[in-house]
Amino acid sequence: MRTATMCFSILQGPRFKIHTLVNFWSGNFHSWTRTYSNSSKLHGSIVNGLEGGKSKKWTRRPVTTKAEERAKRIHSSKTSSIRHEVFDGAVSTNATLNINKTEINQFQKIQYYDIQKIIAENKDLANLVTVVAFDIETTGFSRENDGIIEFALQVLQGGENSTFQTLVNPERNITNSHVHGITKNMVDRPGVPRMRELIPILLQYVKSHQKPGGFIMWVAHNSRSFDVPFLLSEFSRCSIELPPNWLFLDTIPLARELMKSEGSKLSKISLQALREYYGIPLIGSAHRAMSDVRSLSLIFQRLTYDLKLTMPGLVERSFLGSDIKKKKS
DNA sequence: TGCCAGGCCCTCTTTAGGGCCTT
Repeated sequence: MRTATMCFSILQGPRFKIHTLVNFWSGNFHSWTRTYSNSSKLHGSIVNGLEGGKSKKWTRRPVTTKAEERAKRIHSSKTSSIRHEVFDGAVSTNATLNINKTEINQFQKIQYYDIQKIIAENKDLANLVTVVAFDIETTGFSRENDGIIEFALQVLQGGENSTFQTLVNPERNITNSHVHGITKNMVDRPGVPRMRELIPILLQYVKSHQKPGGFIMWVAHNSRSFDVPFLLSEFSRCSIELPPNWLFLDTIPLARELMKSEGSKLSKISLQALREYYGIPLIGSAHRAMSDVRSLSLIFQRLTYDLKLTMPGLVERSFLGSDIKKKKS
């Protein structure tokens, strides 16, 4: 049972703004216990060094923004075939996924516009924004000297293959295995992608969940200070630009809002503190990406409910990759 | 000798410093 099973497209019209978002999240409140009661996939076997669950082949969905249609007509299509399969989140090497490099490049070059302005001015936000909770595990805290070793996400609107997870070969030593339990032996093997191999897959995966002409809202805990700067550094090292239709949301400011709200007994704002505050049980190991993503997904839904947040409210609190300061050289 | 992660928030503050949060 997936956490998010309701379709976001039911959220229609500005006069339902508050209730629609609440209804969407609240629908998931009823499913979270069932989610945890059937979460054996988090304890699944290691497949090619990757934590995975039941096998489901990922099939691409057509995405038909006008810009991309134009891009498809323009490019000379040299298609590279990377053999990958998503085991409900774990990347393995058994099936074929066609990655068109030119298409990805064009995808990155879709008009540069004021994403937040466009979303804010659009009355039908539900049909524009895909909300994705994500988490990374890294070799340390330095975005310059450390690398990502695990990536996991969950598309909160649900649907087919709504979760994605993989270990990542950071191509460097791992000195903090005591934190997450991920060792060099686990990532230094053929089935585990490097970031430069994972990013094209990630772009395609996210694109397959993107609404036509829509946007992706990435949600993580402490994303402004940690996850997003790390992601930007990895994209930069791979000479790949962040898609212009991505925006980010940090749940820490939301937790602070809740902490200051009347009647709230929340005293700390760590992921663990929020999980305990909401009575969400830990499934799997803390500091493993997918486990933290599942916790975050439920915490985020509860936060938006408690703070009575609407989608415009979330967009207002979001930020862009360009808002992250680059380290002075 | 100096650096060692970086951003945000709070307060005994703003010409600053300490704590929290992420791995």
